[in-house]
Amino acid sequence: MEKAIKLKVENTESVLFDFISKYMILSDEEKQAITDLNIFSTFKKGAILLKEGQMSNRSYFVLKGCLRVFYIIDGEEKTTAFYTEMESITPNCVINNKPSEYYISCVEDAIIVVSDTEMEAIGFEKFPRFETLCRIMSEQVLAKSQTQFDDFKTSSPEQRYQNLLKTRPDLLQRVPQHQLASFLGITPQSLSRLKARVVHKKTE
Amino acid sequence: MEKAIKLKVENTESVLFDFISKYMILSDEEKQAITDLNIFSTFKKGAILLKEGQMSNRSYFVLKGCLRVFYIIDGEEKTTAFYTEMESITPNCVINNKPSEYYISCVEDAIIVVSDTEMEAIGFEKFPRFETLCRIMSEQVLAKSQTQFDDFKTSSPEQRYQNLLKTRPDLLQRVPQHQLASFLGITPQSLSRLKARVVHKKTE
DNA sequence: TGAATTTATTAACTTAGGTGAACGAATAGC
DNA sequence: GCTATTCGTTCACCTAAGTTAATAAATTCA
Repeated sequence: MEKAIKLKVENTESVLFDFISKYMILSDEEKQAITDLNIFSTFKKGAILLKEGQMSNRSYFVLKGCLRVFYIIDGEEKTTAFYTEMESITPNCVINNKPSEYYISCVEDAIIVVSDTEMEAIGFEKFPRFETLCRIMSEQVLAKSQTQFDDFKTSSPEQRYQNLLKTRPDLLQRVPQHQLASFLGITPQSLSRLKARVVHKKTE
Repeated sequence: MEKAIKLKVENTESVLFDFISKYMILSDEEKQAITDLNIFSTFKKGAILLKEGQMSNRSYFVLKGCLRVFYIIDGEEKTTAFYTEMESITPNCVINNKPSEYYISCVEDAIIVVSDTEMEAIGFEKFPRFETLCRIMSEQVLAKSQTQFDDFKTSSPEQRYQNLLKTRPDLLQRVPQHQLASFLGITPQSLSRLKARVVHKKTE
């Protein structure tokens, strides 16, 4: 039993190190330093990682599962982002040092790397290359985020849906329709109608 | 005459250093290193800083003026972003090392800090604190960009317009309506109509 | 298992954005 | 200064998204 769990943790870590290796090769000492931080957490489906109004200095990196960012506006949930395997979130409240404006919850059972700003500061001091890694990753996430924003602005709801079919088909399976709808910037009813329209077009 | 120009450059630099001082206090040596790079450029209204298809490793920081990002889709300009005083852009093509998907042009005569990745790399080596500065600035820009994306997703064109009136009223004066329209995700005709509707509501 | 809740779809109606065209006003270039 | 182009607005018409409501299906959980 214990062996099984240990094996699982080792695999989990290797997923993280494989990801990092796309940016730089870590020394064994550096890997050990990360392992020693004990930063792997599991969350159950539906778990809330961050609440509106909450202060936090935690960042998340998804190894397995799916996280969702949503606001509650006029009593309605408005989903604005999903994060799946190999994606990271540093919530705005961490950067701004203000109470969070949104919630983060687990769409599925998840394995997440949880870090905080203090851990990062210590890591940066001990291993300056970690700061380079974080700068590069932040720049990459920014570039991706801006491309997605541009795509969103320049397309209609139907084009966004078609684009989602191509680029993230897994989301359509993993995520409830009404959450996808607000992610696409429309109501659940419009998404139902839009899907019917698209299917009808295909079969014509 | 020469004195006047020199004065102007000194003022321009102090604007940059004032901005950086929000993040960290630079030593005189560090300031000198930046000054020595000769990174201040001026551009005329209408100048194109980056073209679709072009490779580039240049980043921009706006000291004065206004830059515009736009795509050409089906022969139509689609404006997705404006950058004004104290805002910075690292185009996606620089991060991805691929040809640019969009154009950057000057909406007004502008004074811009132009840097490139090689200069940055040299700076990071000589002054590791520059990397910390860049990491923090990148994180801040990312946080801001995501908040704007969330606002965009969760509001209607009219709400976006009202929000723009509150948060960036200067843009409505500085920028042609048809560019603002696609920035708001609608056609110029819809923006005209929307404005008429909003004025009508006020006077009721 | 059964009841309660959540989720997805459909329909009828309203509202607002897209499209194509026309017009005068502003602007740029010669 | 005159011309050509661009810009902003308005109109009529079309399409699609929002709204409200009803219903069926799926899921939760007691």
